[in-house]
Amino acid sequence: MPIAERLISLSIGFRAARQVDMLFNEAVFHFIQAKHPQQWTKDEVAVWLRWCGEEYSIEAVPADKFDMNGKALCLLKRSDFMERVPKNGDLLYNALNKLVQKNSGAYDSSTTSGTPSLSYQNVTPSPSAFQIPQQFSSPDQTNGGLVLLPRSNAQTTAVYTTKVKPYVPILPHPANHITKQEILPVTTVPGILSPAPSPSDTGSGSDVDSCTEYDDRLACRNPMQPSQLNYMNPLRPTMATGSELVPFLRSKESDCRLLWEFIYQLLQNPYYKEYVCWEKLDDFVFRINNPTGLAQLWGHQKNRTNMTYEKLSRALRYYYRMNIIKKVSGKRLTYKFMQPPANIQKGQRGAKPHSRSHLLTTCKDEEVDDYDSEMRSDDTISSELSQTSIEGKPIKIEIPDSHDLSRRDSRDKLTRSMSYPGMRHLSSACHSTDMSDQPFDFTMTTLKRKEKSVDDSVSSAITCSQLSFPLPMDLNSPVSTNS
DNA sequence: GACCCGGAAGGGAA
DNA sequence: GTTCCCTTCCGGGT
Repeated sequence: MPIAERLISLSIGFRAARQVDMLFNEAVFHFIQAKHPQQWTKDEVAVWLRWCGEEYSIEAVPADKFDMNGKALCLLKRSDFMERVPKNGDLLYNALNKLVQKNSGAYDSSTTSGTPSLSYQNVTPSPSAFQIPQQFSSPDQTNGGLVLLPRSNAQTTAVYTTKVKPYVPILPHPANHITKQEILPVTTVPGILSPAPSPSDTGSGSDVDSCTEYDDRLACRNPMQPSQLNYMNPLRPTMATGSELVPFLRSKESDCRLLWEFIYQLLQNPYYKEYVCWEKLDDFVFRINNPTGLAQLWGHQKNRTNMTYEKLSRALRYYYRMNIIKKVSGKRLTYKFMQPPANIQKGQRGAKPHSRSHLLTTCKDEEVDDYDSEMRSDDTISSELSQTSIEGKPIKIEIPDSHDLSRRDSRDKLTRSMSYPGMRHLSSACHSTDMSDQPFDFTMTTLKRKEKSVDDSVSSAITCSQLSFPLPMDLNSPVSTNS
């Protein structure tokens, strides 16, 4: 039995269970992407129609309306689709068009709104084509959906929004902070959802149109209610107020606490392509189109009204060392996820500026490399290293009067500023046995060093920005600082 | 001037 | 109390 028929019969049996139905859709989804539409058989056309029905939650399309193979299907014009399926012909046409463009390897965004030539080129589809990042997908999430964004020519473009944990940025009333120039310009058409922003309206003048992979990959899913769209798109105006913006709700789901996650969420929503868009989705390369606007979105998300691109980019730079995001050299405002965002582990965090920066001040290069390898091994010290522990051994250090250790900030500063070769975190490696008395007692609690550097380490100095004192050979001996 | 870089110090939340 | 993830500031570079 051909795979298409098998899938159809499977789907009939599966329909009882929504969960399984979703699996079916996924299976068909992958099946469809593997072939150019012009290569589809009649059955495969039927499968695609069925898939569209499921994915976009549209009325089932009678199979006899498209009783043809893929080649014939690709010859149909938009009007033909509209004639056959007045209600959803436009959507089907767009969906097919995108598949054709993707498989042809020559996507021209202008065809989205025009009459595309569904020409077939014999190219092998990219393996990652139509693979939607799955990081935030969950079977019970249903609040994504099809967003119909009227373009300037009043035609519609289907935009994928489901399977992605809905990003609900926290944005204040438009009167605050975001200037109109930086916000997506809007012209509201009663009864129609908010328009996609025109690239020409962007303050940066960036070529947003080139962000075509975005729409291309993020194909249509389930319809979404206007209220949901309002929820999803913080810059979407209300119907009645024209260019005014809706104040946005705080939501339990707006927990984009991490910058990379926030950016990734924006990338999932074509509504934000004025701000950030995929440059090359296959390689997770993205481009910031409106640095100021993006910074302000991020600022609103974090309740930091003074956020700037300068600061945001500093945060991005902390991702470099953790191999989460890197700059695409030579291309301004262009960065790259170094791995699929879905693969970024919880433990793989973006910034360890204190621990690392202080190691850099006192460690040799090789020790820094070791540090990196340790950090990459999920905060455990690599087992391949021969280690010596001086865990539990107290070090008495006399702290000068200038350091008021009864103050927490002073202790923090001291702890943070201290560094020791081969040690990952002094702040975690030491704790005070008594904060109030001097001399100040640090007890090494987790300090482990590599065997080969024991001697060096013992004779090394513990340093901090204000202090410099030798680590005693006898770890129990008090050490006076001379700063 | 805009963007980019990384050090340094500190804030805030979990 | 500790740790993480930035935020803020800075000097310098392209």
